[in-house]
Amino acid sequence: MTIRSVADAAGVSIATVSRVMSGQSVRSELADRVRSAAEDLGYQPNPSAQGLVSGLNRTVGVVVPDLANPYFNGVLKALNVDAARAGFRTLVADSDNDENEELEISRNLLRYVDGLVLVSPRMPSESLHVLAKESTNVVLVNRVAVGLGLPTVAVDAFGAMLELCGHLARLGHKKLAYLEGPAAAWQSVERRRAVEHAAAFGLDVAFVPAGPSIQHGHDAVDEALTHKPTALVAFNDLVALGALSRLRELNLRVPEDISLTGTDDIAFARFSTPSLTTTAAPQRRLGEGAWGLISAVMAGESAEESPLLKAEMVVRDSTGPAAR
Amino acid sequence: MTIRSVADAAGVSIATVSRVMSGQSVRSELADRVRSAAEDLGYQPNPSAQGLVSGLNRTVGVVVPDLANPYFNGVLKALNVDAARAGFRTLVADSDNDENEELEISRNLLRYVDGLVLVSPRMPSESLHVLAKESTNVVLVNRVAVGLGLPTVAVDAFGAMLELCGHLARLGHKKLAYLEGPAAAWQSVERRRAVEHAAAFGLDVAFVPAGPSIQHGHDAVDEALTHKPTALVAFNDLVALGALSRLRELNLRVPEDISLTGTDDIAFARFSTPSLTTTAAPQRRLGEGAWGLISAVMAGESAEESPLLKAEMVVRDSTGPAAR
DNA sequence: CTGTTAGCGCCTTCAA
DNA sequence: TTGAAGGCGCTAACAG
Repeated sequence: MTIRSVADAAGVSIATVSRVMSGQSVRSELADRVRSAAEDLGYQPNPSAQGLVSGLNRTVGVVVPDLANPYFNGVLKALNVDAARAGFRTLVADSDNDENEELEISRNLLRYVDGLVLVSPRMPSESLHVLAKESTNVVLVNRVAVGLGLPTVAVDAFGAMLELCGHLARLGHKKLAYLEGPAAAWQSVERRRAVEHAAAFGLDVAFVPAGPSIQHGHDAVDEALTHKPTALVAFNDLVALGALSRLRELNLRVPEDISLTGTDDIAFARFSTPSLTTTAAPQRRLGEGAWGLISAVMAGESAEESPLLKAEMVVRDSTGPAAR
Repeated sequence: MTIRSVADAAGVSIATVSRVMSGQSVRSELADRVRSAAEDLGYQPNPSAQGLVSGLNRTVGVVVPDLANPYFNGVLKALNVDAARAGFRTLVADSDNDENEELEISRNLLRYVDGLVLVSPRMPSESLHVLAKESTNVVLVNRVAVGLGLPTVAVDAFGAMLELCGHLARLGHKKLAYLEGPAAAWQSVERRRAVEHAAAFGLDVAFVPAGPSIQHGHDAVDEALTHKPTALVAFNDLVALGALSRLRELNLRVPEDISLTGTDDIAFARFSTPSLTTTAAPQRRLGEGAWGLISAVMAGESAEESPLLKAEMVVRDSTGPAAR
């Protein structure tokens, strides 16, 4: 089913078929003949051929640390919608939280796509620099990297975490334990920084290494409790949910015995028991913003650095007055 | 960075470069020259050109109803691993639980890929038939469609649900409410059938329409409770988790006041409060099985229909003796 | 407005 | 074992 067969069936040249398919002006009578021939034969242009001659694949690559994290999923879905509207597909790669694989994955992806969106990349700046040199069509989501000139859309992770700490402070909490995320994640750094700043408001914080997943949250609780906190602040909702299950195993009531916060506001956060106090990162706007940036740079326009998106705090049932 | 530049740099013909890249026999001295030239220039073959000439893209398409469902994610990850090992990429499309979009999405995907894996497709059999005619390289996961000859790997949804019902019966439950999934899903049909069969063992079952997601589970509880069940049987873990949150809102204790089951054993099931009694669908084996089938048909071999995979029941804390 | 033609980068006969 | 040459399907000049 090639352009040749359609051309023959319609009695025109292949150039005319090509024009019809790409919506260029063709005498309507011919155009109709071509369209019906294409319809009959079920013709669809070969993307490889189109890609070869045009140098474009109408595809953007997306790298995420973990597809199973509903948060990344939300960003991805929003990005997908906008990309599809513009006739672009997305090729998604999951780095499995492996910061050492990210560069390799990204470079490989770059062979097949016209642009690359890195969501919460953990790779070192030097790696980002390598990518930036290999292609100008690279944008960042939730990673602010200075000096590389990469267009970026990100949420104000620092501000969100600070707000959460303020909320806890107002509830009378004085001693927190922070369940830290992966050290290589920008959001992790920002959130940690915010928690450190909270000390200025009289909060005493213990830092406990955890990680990005449910299991990590679950496993970090015991160490966190050795610091006798009245509230647990988790790197994200997944970690918080894992912590919640461990607290339950220990017969600790949330929030009566101990308060708990997450961040991201994934769907599960609203449905856990108790429901989770968290901050609602605007997944949709991140996804839309990412598409806006990548489509701009692919079009050769200069994408502006957008300001940080604000994450609204959502107070639910997992936080309460400090136990004494 | 074309094959031409490498050939010139190495002082050989492009045919030789091509042979080296594809591992054909070339005098080792030349091969070394080519490899180092390719290395220096950072040459990577253009996939569009390769695809055009070979007719293959080394890519398989995967259609899932909802990428945010951790269950599909698990299947996908396993499939990805095996595909990557064989040098294939996956192009994933999310049908957003829209059974009417699935055919269109699949046909479109088929343009770009060498094979198509449909995970839990909801589209009608006629649509599957259309796809089967357009390409022989289509396989099914968790959808048994008779008479189409499509290679299939699926979990024994019927048996798993029956086992769950037996578990509840042994706990003394007599009156269940089943929170149904999407009518178009094969697993939904199978599970419903199992629940109906459970009636033969003295279980009285009320069928309540729900859907596939957390929100659906949450919203279906009130109607389910009008039937005064002692146990809620959910279409899947997501629905069960949603139901759990609603039960909590109603101050009903699980399992003291009412028991609850899911299916799939997604990660959250272990970490909910209470942890969820469910059946562990072998995501990894489904994914690996799907790759086995699709790689076989792509190679022109005839893929055998594999027998149904068994899902092990996992009894946790959400089920207990029937309240009276 | 339409057809002819020259490649896009690569693989693969076919000769040497 | 190697090189020359044709062609995969399509788009984009360039003529007409």
